[in-house]
Amino acid sequence: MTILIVDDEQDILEFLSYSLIKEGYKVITSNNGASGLKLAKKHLPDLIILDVMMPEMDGIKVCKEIRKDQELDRCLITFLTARSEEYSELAGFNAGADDYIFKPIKPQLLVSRVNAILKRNRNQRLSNEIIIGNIHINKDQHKLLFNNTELHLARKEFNLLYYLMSIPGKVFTREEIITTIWKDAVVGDRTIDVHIRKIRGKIGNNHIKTIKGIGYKFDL
Amino acid sequence: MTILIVDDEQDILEFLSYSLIKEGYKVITSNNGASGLKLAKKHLPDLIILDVMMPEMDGIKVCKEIRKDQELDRCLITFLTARSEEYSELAGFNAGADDYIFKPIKPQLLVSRVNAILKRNRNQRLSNEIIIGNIHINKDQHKLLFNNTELHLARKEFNLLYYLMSIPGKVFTREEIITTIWKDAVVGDRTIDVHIRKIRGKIGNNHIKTIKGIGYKFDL
DNA sequence: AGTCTATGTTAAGTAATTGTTAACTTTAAA
DNA sequence: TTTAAAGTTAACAATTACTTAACATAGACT
Repeated sequence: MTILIVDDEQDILEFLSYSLIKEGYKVITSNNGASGLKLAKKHLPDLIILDVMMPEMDGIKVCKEIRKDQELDRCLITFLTARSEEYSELAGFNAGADDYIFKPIKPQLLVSRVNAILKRNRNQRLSNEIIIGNIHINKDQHKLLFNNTELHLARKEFNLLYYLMSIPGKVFTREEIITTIWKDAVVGDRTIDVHIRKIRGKIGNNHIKTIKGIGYKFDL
Repeated sequence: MTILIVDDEQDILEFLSYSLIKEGYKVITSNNGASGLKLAKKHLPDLIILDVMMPEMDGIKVCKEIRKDQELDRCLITFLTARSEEYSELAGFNAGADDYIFKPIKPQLLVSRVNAILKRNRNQRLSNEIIIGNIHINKDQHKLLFNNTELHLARKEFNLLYYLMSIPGKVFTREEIITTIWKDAVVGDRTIDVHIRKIRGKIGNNHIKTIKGIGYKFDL
C-alpha cells in the first residue's frame, strides 16, 4: 500500500509520514500541488492525502486533476484541512474527495483513519461480492449463497443474475441484457426468459420481477 | 455549465463572476432585470443567480417571467438577498426559485453552494426520479410510490404519468401526449382518456386535472 | 333549457409479451 | 471420443396490456 502526502508544511509532512511508515505503508511526499500531481501519476498510490490550503495549486485543484486521469481512478483521495478554515466539506466532495481528515490530528487517530479508508475500499473493490438479503453472489469465486446454502448456476445464469443484482431495483431492458450478457450474438426471443426461469427455479420467484414491455429487475 | 448573474450592483457582479469563472463556469452578467431576462432566453443558462432587490424589474418578476418560458424550464434559479431585507422566502419559492443565497457570502462558500445546487439537480436528472408530494415516480426502477406504497402501472400508464409529472402544472395537449407517448401510432379518440382513467383509479382523482378542450395537467 | 361537443366510464375484444416445457444443438470436461 | 452440462430454440399456453365501441356525463354556448 502506497500513500502520497502533499502538504506545503514540512513539519506536517514529516509527522504524517513518520506515523504511516511505522504502520507499514510506503510513503511518498511532496510539498506542493504541481509536483504532487506528477508523483501521483508516476507512482499510482492507493491513497493521496492532500492539504487543501497550499500556495499556487491548492488541494482542490490537484484533486480535480487527479480525477481527470483514468489511470488514477482507483486511487483514494482524502483532504487534510484545519477545522478553523472557513470551508465547506461540500466543495471537497464535489471535487471528488473520498474522505476528510482535520488538523491537528493525533498519530494514532490518523493511522486508524487511514487504515479504515483503505480497508473500506479494499472490501468494496477486491471482492466482487454483492449481498442482498439472503442472497450472496460473488463473481470472483463464481459462487452463489442462497440462505447460506451454495447453489450452482450455469455461466449465463450466473452472469445474468449478477448483472441484475449489480444495480438492485433498476429495470434492465431486454436490449441491455442482450448486449451485456450475449454481447452481439444473435439469440432468439425466448432465450432470456428461459434463463430467468432457471434462475427463478433456484432462488424462487420473489426476487426477479418482470416489468412487462420493458424488462427485468432484481428486488428485495 | 453556464451561469447568468443579474444584479444592479457592479461590485457584486464582478465579485461573483470572478469566483465562478475561476471555478470553471461560463458566466454571463446583467445589471438589470429586463436585460437579464433577454440574456436568459438567448443563452439558456444552467443556473441564474438573481438579485431580489433591483430597480424597475425586480428578481421576483424576472423569475416569474422565466418560469413562463418553455425553453427555460430546465434552468435553475437561485435568489440573492441580504439577510436584513425583510422578505419572505416563500414569495421566492412561489415565484419558482430553487434555492437562496444570502449576502454577504464568502467566495468559497458561494462556489460550493453553486456546485451543490447544480449537482443536486444533476443527480435528480440522472436518477430520473420525480418526487411531488406523496408521489414518487422513478423511471429507471419503473416504480411508483404513492403514500409510500408501491403501485403497479402498466407501461403506457407509467409513461403517461411520468410525462405529465415531468413539468408539474403544465397543461399537455392531447396532441403533445399522443406524439410523445404513442409516437406516430394511430389510436382512437378515447384511448388517452381510458389511460388517464386507469391512472386516476390508482392515485386518485385529485392530481390529474382535465382542461377541457386542451388537455391534461398534473397538479399538487 | 336545449344542443353540441369533449370527456368519463365500463366491459369486452384484440394484440403483445412473457412463461413453460421439451427437444435439439453446442460446448467443455472426462 | 464420449458424455454430461449448458445453451438455444420452437411450439404453445398463460398472462397482461392496450384499444375500441358503446353509452353516460358534464360543460359551454346559444
